[in-house]
Amino acid sequence: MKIVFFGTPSLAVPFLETLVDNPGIQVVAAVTQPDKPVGRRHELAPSPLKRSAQMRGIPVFEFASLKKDPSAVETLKALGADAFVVVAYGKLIPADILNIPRLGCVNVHPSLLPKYRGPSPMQWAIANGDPDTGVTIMQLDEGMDTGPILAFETIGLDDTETLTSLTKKVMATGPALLTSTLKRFAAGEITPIKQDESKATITNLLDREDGRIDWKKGVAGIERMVRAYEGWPGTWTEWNGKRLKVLSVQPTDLKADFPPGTVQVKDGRLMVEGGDGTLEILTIQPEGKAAMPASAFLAGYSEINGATLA
RNA sequence: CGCGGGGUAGAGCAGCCAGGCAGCUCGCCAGGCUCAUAACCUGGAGGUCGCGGGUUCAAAUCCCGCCCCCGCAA
Repeated sequence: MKIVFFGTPSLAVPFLETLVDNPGIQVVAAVTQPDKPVGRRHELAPSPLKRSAQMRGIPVFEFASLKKDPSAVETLKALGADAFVVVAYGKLIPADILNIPRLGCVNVHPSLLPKYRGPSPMQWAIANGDPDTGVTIMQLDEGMDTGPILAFETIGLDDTETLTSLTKKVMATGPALLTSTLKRFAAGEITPIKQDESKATITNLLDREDGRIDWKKGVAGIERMVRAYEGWPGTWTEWNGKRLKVLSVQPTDLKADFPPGTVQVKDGRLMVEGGDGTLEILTIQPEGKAAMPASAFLAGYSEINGATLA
């Protein structure tokens, strides 16, 4: 079976590599987002998927826009693939491309669809405190994650789950599920099942402001948010006009005695009122500084005691 | 040339603008006090002030170059 792989971030890489390593599958090309300016110097950097594909000698195509680039359809047709596989490509794929391969486009989505359609399903599952989520293999149609389902696998979430740990779980279970589903689907062994629209929920792309901590939100909700938004957009607050990244926290059994966001230093520990209780900050990163444990932070910034964070 | 903060004792910071004894909190070591402590008291060790050059009677501090860490942005 010949496939073309569409993907961009590091999440997509193990999926590509598993397909490449499968003797029954031939990855004839990879399609990814063009190099983007990145880092402090705004240097152009290739996507993680592009690096991986190039190392494995797979031809890489980068289209600025699948919709507006008229050569995209012809180029992709010429590859003669049986299916396109899409894992976090980053752009919607237009209908005239979806219809090119005989088996259509097979997509991997890290949630149990129709729950959490859109770009941030793992973050939402953690932030909402769901007991489990999963990986869904589906056919793409013109909507955003609305196509019929081919297969899914449930992934359990524990109460210390972070975006990193969940991503690892998805990368551990997803590629095998994709490969087996692809083969069974090609053999005609799977009947796609339409999604139940009444149960659909949509996640938005997170931006920096989503990471600002609302100290009225409640201790449990804030703690889950810290785990869910790890890396991007991160969780942060402001003190004296400076940004403080809050990297890890721990709920306490102390009641809320002061307004939300009020800092109290107790026994050398950094406590913040969280609306319905008190949260301890364990790891923190002041703007312009490296991450540090709260004890180290307090050694140099003791005047934060009694301040209000926003 | 995207914008900005930083590098000072093991950790976190102040000192720099306005040059003049190397400081603070914590940790560490020794001793003391206490029924007791993440408590208190006394003493102590620990420093190429990121690196190289320049100015000066004198540089952590001013000037030039370089290295490294980080926030924003993307």
